[in-house]
Amino acid sequence: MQPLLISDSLLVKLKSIGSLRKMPSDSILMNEDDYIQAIPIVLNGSIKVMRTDEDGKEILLYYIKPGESCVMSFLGATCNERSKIKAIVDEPAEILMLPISKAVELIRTFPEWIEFIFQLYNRRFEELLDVINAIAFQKVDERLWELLKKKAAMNNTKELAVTHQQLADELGTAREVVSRLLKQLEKSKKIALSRNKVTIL
Amino acid sequence: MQPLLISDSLLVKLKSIGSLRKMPSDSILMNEDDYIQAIPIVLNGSIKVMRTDEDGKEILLYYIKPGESCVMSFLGATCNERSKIKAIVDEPAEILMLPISKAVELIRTFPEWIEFIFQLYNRRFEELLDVINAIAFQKVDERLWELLKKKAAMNNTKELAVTHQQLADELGTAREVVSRLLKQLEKSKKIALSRNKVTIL
DNA sequence: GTAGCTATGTGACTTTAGTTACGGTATGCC
DNA sequence: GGCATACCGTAACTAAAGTCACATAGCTAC
Repeated sequence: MQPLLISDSLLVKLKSIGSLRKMPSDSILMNEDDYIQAIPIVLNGSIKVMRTDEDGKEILLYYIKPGESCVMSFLGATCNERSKIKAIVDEPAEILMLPISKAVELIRTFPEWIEFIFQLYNRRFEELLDVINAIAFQKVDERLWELLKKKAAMNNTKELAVTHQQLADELGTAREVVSRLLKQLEKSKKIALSRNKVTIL
Repeated sequence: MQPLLISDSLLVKLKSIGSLRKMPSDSILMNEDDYIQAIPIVLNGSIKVMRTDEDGKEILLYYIKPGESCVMSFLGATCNERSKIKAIVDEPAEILMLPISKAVELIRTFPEWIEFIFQLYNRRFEELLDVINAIAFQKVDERLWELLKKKAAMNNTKELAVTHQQLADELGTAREVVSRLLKQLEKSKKIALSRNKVTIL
């Protein structure tokens, strides 16, 4: 996966028309059924995108990393619809908020912009397909293990600061299930457990 | 859901540059890992888009209906990637095959084209999210019932010509499970069963 | 008709996951 | 220290889904 999809000249252009916003962890960038006001472009930090159920259950869809944007917001914006997802800040993030009107204008004036959007769509589409594969065909223990590895790769550390509950939420299952499976992984020497921490061995 | 997303003028333009192909039921329009040669636009009939697992299991993602296109192919084409999905003809279809080069050109020359693509993305994205919701949060019996209703609505008939095995494949589960659940639906007078046929009451 | 195929029905069992319930433990705060 | 709070461990149970085995039923071709 490439680190940055966005070119320098496009980035400069975007910075000139958008407004910068710093957001701490766990702040909510967007909620399900929100109307979309602006298109967020993540400059650094990361955003966690979740799908939620009526009765509060949720599941992790993907992360938005630096240089990426939330395509859902672009879709929603151009089609004037409500958000179907919830986006919360994972690592504290600097986000460039782009007014919709400007974003639409850019399609005409900056051909690279559309290229950027398409690439993002592609990535997100694939990630959604991966999620579907995972929940349709994989067992929870595999999914948990892969989630741990993904988190380790993303944060570039083997020490993950997470609770069992958080992992359970991201997988869309119960805390007890995660605790059980983590214990198994510990027994098979793949991880070590301590409070608020999972260490990959 | 609107019947047609595509405007007449755009359709005329597309017809002038694409080649028409008639395909019978069950012919394979695209397979996982195929390279994408052309962008298909469905004029009539319908296409079933599935995601498959390494070991043969599969799950229905969505249907492509008249006036729509397979956005995956557009994504794959613009980013020069392989298909991540399998597309097979459901109802016998007439399909307009659009060479990729022309499709890319259209972005510049026909602004409406890009609008069309974006609308499709939006629809497909939502459908994928619906699939995720379904497999993550719903039980198989609910999903089966909704699948039956969807099929009835789509084909505009209450008599569905399907086998239990086909339904099982679309749900990504086993035939026995579907048989059992269909029996339950029959007992609760929601459907009637006979060979190769499910009738919604 | 009947052989052979495909489709369906169903019981029994296993595996996986979700639920309930509660005890124990680390941590921070007063 | 002592208490409150969040976090973790685990047993016991239930529910859902997947698997296995096999019986039966309907259709087609000869």
